[in-house]
Amino acid sequence: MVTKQLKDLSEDADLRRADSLAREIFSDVANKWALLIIETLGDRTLRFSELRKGVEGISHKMLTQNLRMLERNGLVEREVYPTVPPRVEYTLTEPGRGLRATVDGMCDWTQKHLGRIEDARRRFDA
Amino acid sequence: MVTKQLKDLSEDADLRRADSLAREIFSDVANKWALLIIETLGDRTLRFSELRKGVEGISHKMLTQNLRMLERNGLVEREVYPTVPPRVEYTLTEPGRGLRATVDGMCDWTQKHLGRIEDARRRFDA
DNA sequence: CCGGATCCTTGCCGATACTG
DNA sequence: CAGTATCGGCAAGGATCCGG
Repeated sequence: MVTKQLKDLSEDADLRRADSLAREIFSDVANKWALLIIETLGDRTLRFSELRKGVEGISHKMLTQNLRMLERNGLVEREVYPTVPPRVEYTLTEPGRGLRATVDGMCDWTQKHLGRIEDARRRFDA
Repeated sequence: MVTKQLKDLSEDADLRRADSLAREIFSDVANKWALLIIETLGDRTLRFSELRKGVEGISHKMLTQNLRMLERNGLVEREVYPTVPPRVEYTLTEPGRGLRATVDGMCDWTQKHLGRIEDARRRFDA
């Protein structure tokens, strides 16, 4: 009885922990810059400066910040070549490529509904 | 010759317009609260207050703001019942349900990689 | 070339109060 | 109950400099 209660409590605690972790990850990942970086990277390997060009309008700071975050979560791999000047390359990991697939879906969705959304906006703004 | 040049130019202009529109939509949609609202709504019809309960941690203001934005883009439909007290219900439109499918993908992805990401974090933080 | 640190501005977001 | 408006704190994000 007592042990069962304890077990239930710890299971609940586990569930709540997993939930908050999931929310944390979702918050990390569900933001404009992170998704654009992942989409830009695709299945390529790009240098920092190339990524900066590829992700339209991103600042130096946002790019490094998001790359650190993605690296921390194991979604991108960071390869440093100790040359001079230094050379750093970024690649999606396998989990990262998994996420990329869903981002691709979002992009397709956007393209597909461009016109319809534009119409909806015009109607709403009137 | 001249007309062809003009045609090319206007086609380029169209492409650039579509691009910036796409980026605009992406920026609207690719944010934590919007995605959580869409996911929570699912295929149900919910009142404002129910939605507020369903989307953990969202403030009154953020919820209205994002709902307006989603309505403007034609992703949710807003039904007002002129009773007293008032009653307002929100439902995903067909384009909204399309987007929902990709958000579902993101959620599945998160669940699937919870452990692996937790590990990656531990390694990174050391 | 890359990235960290600093300063400074902007705008996000929460709290509160008020209308229908 | 749902929505709008206002204010204020604070964190996000840009510009710049320096250091590896």
